[in-house]
Order: sequence, then structure tokens, then C-alpha cells
Amino acid sequence: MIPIGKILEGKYTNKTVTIRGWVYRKREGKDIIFILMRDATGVIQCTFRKDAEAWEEAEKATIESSATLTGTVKEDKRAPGGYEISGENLSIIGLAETFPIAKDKSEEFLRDVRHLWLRSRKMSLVMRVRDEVLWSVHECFRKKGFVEVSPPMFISSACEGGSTLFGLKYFDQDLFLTQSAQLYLEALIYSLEKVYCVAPSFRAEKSRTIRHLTEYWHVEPEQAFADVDDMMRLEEDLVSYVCRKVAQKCRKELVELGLDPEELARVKPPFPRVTYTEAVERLHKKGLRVKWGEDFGFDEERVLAEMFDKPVFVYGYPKQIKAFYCKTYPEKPDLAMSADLLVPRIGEITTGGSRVDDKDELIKRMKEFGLRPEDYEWYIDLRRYGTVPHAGFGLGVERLLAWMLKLENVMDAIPFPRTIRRFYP
RNA sequence: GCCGCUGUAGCUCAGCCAGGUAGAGCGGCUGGCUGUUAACCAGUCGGUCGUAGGUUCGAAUCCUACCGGCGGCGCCA
Repeated sequence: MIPIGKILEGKYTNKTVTIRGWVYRKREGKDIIFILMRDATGVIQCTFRKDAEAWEEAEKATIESSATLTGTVKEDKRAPGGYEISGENLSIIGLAETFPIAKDKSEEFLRDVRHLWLRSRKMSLVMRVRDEVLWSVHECFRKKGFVEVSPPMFISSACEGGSTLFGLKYFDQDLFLTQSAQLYLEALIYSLEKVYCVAPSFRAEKSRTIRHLTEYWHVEPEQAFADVDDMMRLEEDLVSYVCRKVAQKCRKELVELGLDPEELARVKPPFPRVTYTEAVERLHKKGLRVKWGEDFGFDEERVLAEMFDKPVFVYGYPKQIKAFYCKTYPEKPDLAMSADLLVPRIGEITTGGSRVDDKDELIKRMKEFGLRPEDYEWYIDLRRYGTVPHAGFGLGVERLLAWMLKLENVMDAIPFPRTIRRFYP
């Protein structure tokens, strides 16, 4: 059994091969049938003459039927890809009914039949790049001495506000699905110091945008004895590493998706860094009306991101617009040691920073945010027994991928997207 | 949560503003075709016009409610 990709590399010219895969296209003439076969490695044209033994079987084959095919490889400029197989034998494995996806298709329909649309060139290319993104994330953390850990998905109290959690019945208790592993990662740094996870996060935000999923994959590192500046360095290293690896290893995929690998290869540290206060000033110069102390909306993020040719960090936010666990600068107690990484079109792809490491400060901040410290006893314990300064961040995998591949929607960066409106298939 | 757009054949859409017998292309099927490139040519099959009410002699078209989908804002990764 020969992978089609190997044949297209010219390694089997004039040899008899057997391939297996699915019928990608079919065109019938009076005395000749063209069947384009695809497998995981590529697409190749196969011809069947009327006098061939396989003619009848070739006539029967329908789009997306699975089959085994034997024939002789020939170099032929008329064939897409430059090579074709002169078909001698064809054996249909699973005869396909009329495939619902044809020439005309809408985004809506393709999402209704996502289980079938995953077979398309576009989706398979994106899935290959996604694989490389995840692999290179693991590689990068491993090289830096981080230990991969597995956080829980069921949680008993909110990581942040609480209004955006999915609730569920857990036997006779009310529990939630996690929206971040952060609090659990914080517990693990006391033994492992540098940890990370790649896990799903669930958010019940009723967002209707091209950058929101209710279930998304979250890369979250947490590091002891580190602060927000260490995190920004880690983030730019990670994002650059991933971009470089994808540019190297997914060159073909990028080109077929209509992208320039060099553009990704140019994403290198350092990324520009802008303080919140500077960002407000820059936005004022652009004519946007933002008041110091207010969080940026998507319009502001977009304008900021488009000022630079690389992802940009915005750091030093007013503490009231950041989460309760965000540490503040000792010399500027109104500013959070927190940074967001912004990219054009998608907006935030990461948020992170230093965490509050003092027990009394943590309890005070919880109360300010209307949280009940008794719900977080275990988390407060982490500050009771050998607390250390520490920091971490969260990266949205689908947002990263959507930015890297210029996808129209984060839904196309995951095989089976879940949004407020869509959970089938 | 607020706002906008949208729903007509398996798929993509026209018809709706100005009410009067349901249309095209693609796909399917049948036939034709000198090697096609999402082939081409001819014929043919295919629809409770999202659902339920209402107005009207008459509703895909006007009105109301509901349902599905897409997007913008807010919220966030």
C-alpha cells in the first residue's frame, strides 16, 4: 500500500502501485473515466480505459466512496500534480451515497455537516497545522523545563467572577465546568515550580463573535519565583517558537492555504510592550475616546494591535479592571502586574501576570470582588504554607491558530466547534 | 443581555419593495461527448416558500408571535 504523497514525489514512476483512499472527484467520458483519489497524504488522478478490467467498477464509484486501486504510475503533464495512475484494478470498499457537499456551499451548511467537511482540503490542512502548533507548544515548554500537568475539569467554585461558568449536576451536588486551570496550576508550582497544561476551558459567555467558543483549548503555564516581565518573555518565546516551527514544518500546508511561510517566520522576540497608560495616550491620538481606568473594548484592541507588525503586549492595567488574584506593583498600588497579548483582527490571545502571593492581601481582594473567602480555603492555603511570588498566563489555541492562518472564524480552528448556538455535530 | 441580518428544491440563490398558477444554476438520474481539470451539451426528476396565526376574493410576498442560523457590541482566551 503506497501513500499518494510518495507517488507525487516521483518515487514510483513507471511502477505498479496499490493505493487506498477515497474518491475525491470523478469525470466520465465515452471511453475514459478520471477518478481523483485522495488519502491522508495527497490527491492523485487515476484513469480507466473502456477496455480495462476495472471499467465497470470505475463506472459505479461515486464521490467519497472508499476504494483500493492498483495501476501503473506515469508522469503526465495533463494530470494535476504531474503524475497519474493508469488504473488496472479497482475495488470499492464502501460505496458512498450522494455526497451532500458539492460546489455551492455556505458557511452555515458546512458547519451543519462539519463531520463531512472535515474531509475537505482546507479543514485537513488546518488540522495538520493545529497538530504542529500543539506539538511545538509541548516542545517549547519541555525545552524550558516545564512539567505538563493535568488539571480537573469539574470544579466546585469559580476561578473568577462566576457568571460565565457552566453548571452541571454532579450526583446530587451542583458543580461547574472549569474555565481556567490557573488556580490548580498554582497549587502545583509548590512542588514542580514550572508547570503547564493544555486543556479545554468552558465559558458560558453569550458571545456572538468570530473569536468566541464556549469550549476552547487553553495553554496555561504557571511559574514559581516569576513575575509579569518573566511571563511576557515566556509568551513571546512561546508564540515565536510556534510560528517558527509551523513556518518550517507546515510550509506546504501554509502555501496551499494561500499564506506566506516567511510572514510567520518573521514573528520573533522581542514583541513591542506598551503600558496601559501609553496605550490610552496612543488611542487618544488616534481620536478614540477612552477614559483612563476603563477597560479597552474590541475597537480599542484592534486599533492598538494594528499599530505594530508583531503581536503587542499591553501591561500595567488599572487593578479594578483585572481579576482578584492579580498582584499590583509595589511602587504603584493602583496598577496590576498583568499583561495582555494582542493581535490584529482577533484581539487578545493571552492574558497573564503576577498573582497575589500574600494571604491577607488575597482575602482583602476577594472581598472587594464580592467573593467568599471560605469558598477558596484551599487556594488561600497556598499562601499560608511557604508562599512565593509567581506568575502565569493563558493562551487560547484557536485564537492563536485563527491569527496565524488568517481564518475568518475561530470555529474553523477546531474540528467540532461549540458556540452559544452550535453544538452539533 | 442589547442590536442588526437571514430562513424558498439535496446545495447556492432569484422572486418579496408594488399580493394574482413556484423559478434558475449546481447536484441526482437518462442520453451524448477526441484526456477531463469543481469538464461540457441535451433532456429529466425534485418544493407544505422555517412554524403557527391574522389581513385579503386570493399570501413565498403584507401584519403578529414563535423557532433555527449568522454577525456587531458587551464579556473574555
